[in-house]
Parts: sequence; structure tokens; C-alpha cells
Amino acid sequence: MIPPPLHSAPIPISRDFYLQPSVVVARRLLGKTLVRRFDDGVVAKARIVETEAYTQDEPASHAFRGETARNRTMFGPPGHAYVYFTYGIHHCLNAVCAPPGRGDAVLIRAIEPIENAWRLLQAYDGITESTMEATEEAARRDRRLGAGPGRLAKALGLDLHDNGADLTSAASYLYVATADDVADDDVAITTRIGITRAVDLPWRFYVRSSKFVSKR
DNA sequence: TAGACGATAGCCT
DNA sequence: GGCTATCGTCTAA
Repeated sequence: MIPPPLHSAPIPISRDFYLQPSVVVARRLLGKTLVRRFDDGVVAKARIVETEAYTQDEPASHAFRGETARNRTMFGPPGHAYVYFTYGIHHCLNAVCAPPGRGDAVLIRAIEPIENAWRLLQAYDGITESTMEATEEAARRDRRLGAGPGRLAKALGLDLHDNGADLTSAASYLYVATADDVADDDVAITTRIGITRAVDLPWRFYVRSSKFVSKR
């Protein structure tokens, strides 16, 4: 019997996970760890605390009108990042679900920093020079780094260049790793936010106990 | 090729 | 609570 290492590396979630219906993936992504390795080699980790499911069958989804140049990633293989640009300002991160040919995805709406939050703060503020970890504790409490889809994309330093990134490989600069599941009694289910169509579907999930949820 | 608008967030009242 | 910046994408012409 080999004891587990004290500081085990994050284990990526397999591509099969993303073959489940996006509503299931949205619920099960809560609590999982988002791992981001920046160009300077710093690896930041954050806990996923809010998600929304989208499918090609309902009009709120980008995929509803079929495949286009913009949403092509949604129709590709599961377990990849679909990053899009909206309102002329914000980028949003999704995890692609379902087999190629189907346009289903999960929007990641909020994360809470776990490790190297100071580096997320640097990315958010667009600071390039090195800053020490002295700001770690403050950064870990900064809701700008994760409370909202536009904010988390900015903190992770993501833009359209990151569309298509593989979320299932430890070699990737952005991936989702295993972590403890969130108990059902700590999960809230509501309708989705910021959409004008299919507004009644209860496809938003968030961790009740998290302070980083974008909206109660 | 013009025009409308969006899976938002920050600032203002 | 309201207003709006700002631009990629889609649609219709």
C-alpha cells in the first residue's frame, strides 16, 4: 500500500465526464478545481462555485441557431473551453459538453481563489511586473477575482485566443481538476441570469455557502 | 455593408 | 435601481 503524496498534483477530470448532459455537468462541476498556469509559470487554483447549463435546443444558447464561426467550439469535442466575447467588453468561459456535432456547454459564472490569488489579481489589474505573495490573503477575499463570468475570465487572463483550450489535460495551461463534491444541501438551483429567452429553465447552480456567487 | 444587440460589470443617482 | 461603455457577430439587404 503506497500512501498518497502529501501534496498531490491536481488530477484532471476525464473527457468522459463532459459527455453527460450539460445540466448534469453544471451541477457536478461545483466544487471542482480550476487550474490556470500563466505564461510566467505561476499556477493559480480556484474552486468553481456557480455554473449554468446551455443546450442547442433552447433559444438562450449561442448554439440554438446552429453552428457558426463564433460557436464552432461548442460543436466540437467535449472537455474543451468555449470562450466568447460579449458586450464589447467581457469574455466568458464555458466547458463544452456532449459529443462532437452537438452544441451543449456549461457557463462558469463564479470561482473562488484557492491558491496564488495574488497572480489572479495581477491578471485582473493588468499588472505585468512581479508582485510578492504578501497580497495573497487580501486577494483571496477579493470578489472581483471570481464573482461573475466576465470577472473570472479577466482574473484568469482569458480572451478569444483561449477558445478551444483542452480542459482535460494536466499539460494544459487551463484545466479542471477533481475535488470533493458539494453536498446537495449546499447547492442552490435557480433560473439563469442575464438572458431574455428560455428564462424559466432552472439550469443555474451555485454553492450556497460561497461568498463568490455572482447574485443571490 | 449597415444596423441591432448581447450568457456583463461598473459607475451614477 | 438605472445607465452605458464598446465591439464581435449575426442578419437582412
